[in-house]
Amino acid sequence: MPAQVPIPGQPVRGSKSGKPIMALFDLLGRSWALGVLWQLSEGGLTFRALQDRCEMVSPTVLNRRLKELSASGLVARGEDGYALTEAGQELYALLRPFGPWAQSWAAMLNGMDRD
Amino acid sequence: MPAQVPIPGQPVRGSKSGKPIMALFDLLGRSWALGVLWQLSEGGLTFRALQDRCEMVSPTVLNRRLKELSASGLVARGEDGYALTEAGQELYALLRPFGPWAQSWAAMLNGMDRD
DNA sequence: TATATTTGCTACCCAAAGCGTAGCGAATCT
DNA sequence: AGATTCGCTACGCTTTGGGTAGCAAATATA
Repeated sequence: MPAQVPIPGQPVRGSKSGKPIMALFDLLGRSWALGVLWQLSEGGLTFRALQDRCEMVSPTVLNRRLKELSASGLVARGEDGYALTEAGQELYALLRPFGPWAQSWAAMLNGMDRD
Repeated sequence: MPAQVPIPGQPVRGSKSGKPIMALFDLLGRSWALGVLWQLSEGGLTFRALQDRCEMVSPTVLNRRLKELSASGLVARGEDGYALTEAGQELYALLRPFGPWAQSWAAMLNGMDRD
């Protein structure tokens, strides 16, 4: 049985109720899911290109994530490889502020326990 | 060797460069990390209460996530159990819009391939 | 004070997910 | 034709996650 894709409305890892937010967290809480969305934000990438951008992802996992993200309507394969769908772009828009926030978070962490 | 906590600036799962966003994605891309932040948004919860809210989390994993999130300065233990730190609340603020978005995403998915 | 309950875990062990490497068939370049 | 690139899949190993049991400390109860 192949890996299950979390679909809102159906029980998923971590939620019998299948609440959409839990299905989403299940989907995004898998290795490289967030990273893939992030890398695809600037435009379509081929499988290999994506693999290169994500330095340490194995083709096995990348392929699994791409299938899941496709089944969830966030990513689709087009002319220029894999790209975000409209929904994927919406989600990325929500994700984008994480970039700058991560910067200040890093600064804070360095300040509090470095040296 | 205990589980490694992704710290920005140091190589993490998925990034030799240790880019903050990658460290963050590594941290959040683990089972229940997002769910825990979500559940703690409304106030502090004891370990057991948190465990109940997250219906299907084992104490093993919950404890691991809490340690990681604590080490990352997003969660801390206080009077009333575990609670979001200031940084955790900032991150939650970025996360909150995912709730409504997940709703419309669910609606879209049901519309496109159900029946 | 003794007992019972709750809390915050840890140990243990099995299952699932992830990783690394190799490589294959199809398409594209030379 | 030969070489390279592309999108994967197979395989075996390591890491992570999950389920259950249970323990020591704190708190409630008698």
